Amino acid sequence: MHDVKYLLENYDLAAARLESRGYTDLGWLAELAEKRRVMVGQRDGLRGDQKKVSDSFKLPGTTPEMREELRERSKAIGLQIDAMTAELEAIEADLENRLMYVPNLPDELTPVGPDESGNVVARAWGTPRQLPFKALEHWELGEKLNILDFERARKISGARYVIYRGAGARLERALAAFMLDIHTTEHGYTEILPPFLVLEQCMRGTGQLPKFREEAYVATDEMFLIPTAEVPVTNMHREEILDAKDLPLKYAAYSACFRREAGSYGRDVKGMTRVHQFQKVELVKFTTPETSEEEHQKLTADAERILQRLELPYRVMELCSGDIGFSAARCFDLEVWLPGQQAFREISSCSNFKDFQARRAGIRYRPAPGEKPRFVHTINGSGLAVGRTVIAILENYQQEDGSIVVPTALRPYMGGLEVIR
RNA sequence: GGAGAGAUGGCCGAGUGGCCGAAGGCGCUCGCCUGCUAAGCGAGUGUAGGUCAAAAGCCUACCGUGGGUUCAAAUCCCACUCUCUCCGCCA
Repeated sequence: MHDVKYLLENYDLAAARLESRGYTDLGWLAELAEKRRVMVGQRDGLRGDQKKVSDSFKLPGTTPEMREELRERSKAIGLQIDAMTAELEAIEADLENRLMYVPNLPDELTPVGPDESGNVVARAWGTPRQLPFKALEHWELGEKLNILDFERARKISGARYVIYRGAGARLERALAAFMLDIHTTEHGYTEILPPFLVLEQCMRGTGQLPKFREEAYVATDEMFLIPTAEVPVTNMHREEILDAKDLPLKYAAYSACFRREAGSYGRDVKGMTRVHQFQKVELVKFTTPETSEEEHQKLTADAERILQRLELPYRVMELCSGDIGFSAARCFDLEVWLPGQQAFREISSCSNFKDFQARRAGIRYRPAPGEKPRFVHTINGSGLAVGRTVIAILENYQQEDGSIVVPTALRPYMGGLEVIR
């Protein structure tokens, strides 16, 4: 959510930034905000009047007749206040509602571009493997080895699910443990295992709602299945005032993620590139505004380290204004090389939300004792999406006979297994 | 699921209709004192909105949430949520 004052005081700049990401309609803001401002003043004035009348009851020498008159006057004022409050509440609800649909301002560092085509390669690591035989795609490998079962997953849950079996399940578990171990012991993150069902206000806090309701699974009791651990972990500190000396807070959370993938019919239908449930290790940081840029870079590097340890070639894409997510101000995608698909595919998305989520979720910090609280900056990124890492390993480490060499770094987590066959 | 107790500021805790944005304590900040440390003394210390060029000041709201009663609600009434204790059930 935005600071209305900031938007109004920097209107031209803000409108231009929003336009660079496709949001062109901000005309309603000034009028609504002004209407609200005037009405708040009037309402508060009336309340003040009513308080003065009430105070008169206590004055010595107030006769019963005078009391009766005071009562009448106070009631009359009360009626005016009620009418005004109803109108004001409608205006505030309207303002709030519209504001919730305004995406974040792209950062000044974010390249301007219309869509995906405007993204720029920030850097690359490793050499995309070209195998000396016909490389298979992950679903072919998975089914051949009987470690991924799409057929039975369809039977029990429908399209876009997967069952991991045997060494496949072990590989997924090993990767999650491997990632968490590196982030907690080498990168200084605190491990979190959050609830996978959250209240609606959490989804609003991180920006999934109200705009992207059709993307979310809703359980009974108005609970939402989390689309990413970003939601519960960011909201852990909702409505809190953090201590400056505790910042940056760094969390690494493993969770299942649930996505309806509405509107992606026909895309990535084969295999498990795009499924309704996948597992992910998510990195989340709470920082001061001064350090968020640096912490964002570091978080991205922390995610990259996993790919490097697994010796998986990748490139880092800096997303342009037309392609960054609703809540993000700046975003780097990590794209891993897949020899089977002969393409780079997203395996992590690392975003700096600045104070956009913090404002929605009420997450602040006190810079120093006695000073006013300020909104923190939130940053998060996948470190990494586990399922897609399985895909990358299958495709990159496949051998001509269809077996899979286990990356060296992962072998301790696989009970010493060197080859999946 | 049943019975009972509770929810007040960064924390603890008082407050049963107006004198309460809220006693007292802790913590924190500044100052004094003390040749170190500790103790002691004094002052200050919630959030948001509005007003103002800005600050000071002033106004308004906020005592779990939402309604209600009343001229007036932290305080009375109703509903809900959450927490704690005991019982039941359960991984």
